[in-house]
Amino acid sequence: MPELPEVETTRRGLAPHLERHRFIGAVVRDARLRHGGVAELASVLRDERIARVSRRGKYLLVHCAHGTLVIHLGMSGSLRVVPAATPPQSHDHVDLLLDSGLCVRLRDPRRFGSMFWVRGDPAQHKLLRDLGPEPLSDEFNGSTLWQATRNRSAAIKQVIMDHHVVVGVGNIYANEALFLAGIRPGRAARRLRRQDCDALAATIKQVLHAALKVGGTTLRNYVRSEGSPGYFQLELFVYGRAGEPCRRCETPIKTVRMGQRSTFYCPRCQA
DNA sequence: CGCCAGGCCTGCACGC
DNA sequence: TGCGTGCAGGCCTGGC
Repeated sequence: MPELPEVETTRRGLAPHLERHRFIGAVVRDARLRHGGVAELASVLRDERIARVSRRGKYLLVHCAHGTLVIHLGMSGSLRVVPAATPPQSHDHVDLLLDSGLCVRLRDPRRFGSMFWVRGDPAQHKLLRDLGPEPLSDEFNGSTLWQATRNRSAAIKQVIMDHHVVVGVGNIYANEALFLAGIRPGRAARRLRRQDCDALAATIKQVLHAALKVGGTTLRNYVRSEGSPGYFQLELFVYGRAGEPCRRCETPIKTVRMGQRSTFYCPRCQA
């Protein structure tokens, strides 16, 4: 599933194909994505000049002359740039046609993703307006994490995955960042000390940076968010390693369900 | 064949 | 009353 580093890698891959180009239409083979709004793209994108491609959390924003195309890849979505004449494969739901003869093709087997047009300021859209700071920005640090955790009795893992607190921290990197910071995922957020918050903000940035570095190396004109990006090439310390020895102390990694999500930690390294 | 994975929105229940 | 918070359901299909 695309985590923030994969989405950012996708953004960087898309940008040179889109910026200063035009959408000349869209082919919608299956409009059943999340939040609706897909069907109208065929008419909306008939002639739209593209200014730039940005990202907010895991949302990709394609800023055009008369509005913004918002794309979320959900769990199984991927985008690639191919000649428009390339035969679609199964789950290739939407083609965004470009004046270059290429198209941006969305594949999303599980259809948890979304793609819709926003008129006006996308930052005010209801799906975007309440998002917290970007994890890799200066606005997210030990101090902001400290403030955000003061009144929260919820587990710290759930709090760092709360998009009101910080965006783009998915399950895998939440587990990894907590391990690197030496913090148990189930600890009540308000029980973190200031130095815990400093450490955790730092390790969140660290794991995302590391994944971004790996993800950025394999990109060509094909923009992917599946297959072998990011975390598959990183050595994971805890995620998916239940029962296996901790890479630091060899204690078997434990797993529990938290908020309906698989959670992994080392009972010795994480207090 | 059945279950699980997972992002994340949505609706509901609860306490202040 | 209203808000912040926490919890659970729902959306899907490939892969085990």
